[in-house]
Amino acid sequence: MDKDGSSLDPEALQFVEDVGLLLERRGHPRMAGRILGWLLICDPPHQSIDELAETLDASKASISTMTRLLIQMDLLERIGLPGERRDYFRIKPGAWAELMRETLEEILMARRLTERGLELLEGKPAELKQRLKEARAMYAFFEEEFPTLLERWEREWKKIQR
Amino acid sequence: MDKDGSSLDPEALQFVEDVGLLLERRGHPRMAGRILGWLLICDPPHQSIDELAETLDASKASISTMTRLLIQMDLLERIGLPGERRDYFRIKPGAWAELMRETLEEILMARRLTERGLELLEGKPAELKQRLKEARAMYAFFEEEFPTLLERWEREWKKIQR
DNA sequence: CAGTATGTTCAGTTTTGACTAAACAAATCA
DNA sequence: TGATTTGTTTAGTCAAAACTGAACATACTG
Repeated sequence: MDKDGSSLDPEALQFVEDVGLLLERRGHPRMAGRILGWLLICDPPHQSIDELAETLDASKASISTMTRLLIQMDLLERIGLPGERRDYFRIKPGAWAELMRETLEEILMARRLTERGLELLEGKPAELKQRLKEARAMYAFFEEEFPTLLERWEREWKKIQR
Repeated sequence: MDKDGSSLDPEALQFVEDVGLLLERRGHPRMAGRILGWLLICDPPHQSIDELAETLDASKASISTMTRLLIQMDLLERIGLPGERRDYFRIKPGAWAELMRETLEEILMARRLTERGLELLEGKPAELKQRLKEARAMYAFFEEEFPTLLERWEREWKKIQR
């Protein structure tokens, strides 16, 4: 069934679409999310550009661009099969932690922004600074705690997997 | 200076713009972010629709729509001033934690998605399920830990503030 | 009550960027 | 070498949604 794009299980299609929406919400192209979604459930777990284009009903160009993006994001890896000429793609182990790291990036950005804001209010009464101080305190808190959490997860996962 | 939109400090303008970009990255309209940005640094900390429109060089319509959105997101509150006819807006205390809760929402969605994905692979060999199991494990982990972190922050903030 | 101030809604414009088709480049095969 | 397979790049199309101007609704003022 997986080999024939037209007979793709509607539940699977919905799943793919929803992963697309999730990635879109995070500011990435929906097609990137669709690729990720399909690579989560396809059999075999690696797919070529042409297979992806067929299954997802998208242009080769789009797939080529988006796989490159996903690889740069460390969510996918490109693999070669012996005897095969074309490239295959599959989900990279640890892709999920990578996606979480994006959130950490965001936190970092936000904290830096609050610093800049406070600089703008230099010399002003404490009352005016209150808003930004709360923001800065929170982002600083998460900037501190989030990496710890990520590390705990890494360790946890290694434990589970064994 | 704050009263005159045309003489807005370029550093402030840049700050406002960057908060706009941050919110946009999170899937919200940029103008919503600009409003938030300006309300972080303006003096006084509350501003009317017309003031916002002037300062941010935007239409009243846009400001009206976006403030409503921000209020619904629990980032802003609408306040009335005695004797004044028009509405004012200011940042709501705790707005930041609210923004973090969005991240939690995302984690929840993602975890549910992984469940759906695994249902699609029911009966398939464990090898194929591996990808999704990792994803599910991670999101479940964060779904568990994130609220704890948020609570710790709330408590921390109350302590600091005192 | 008429008139004014304020906020919202709606229809239309504009912009952004995702996506496509087609040309191109590179590598492999005969 | 020329032909074919595969992947990338580019120029252009298209669609979604942010944003605007103007009409509308509502509430206050005198």
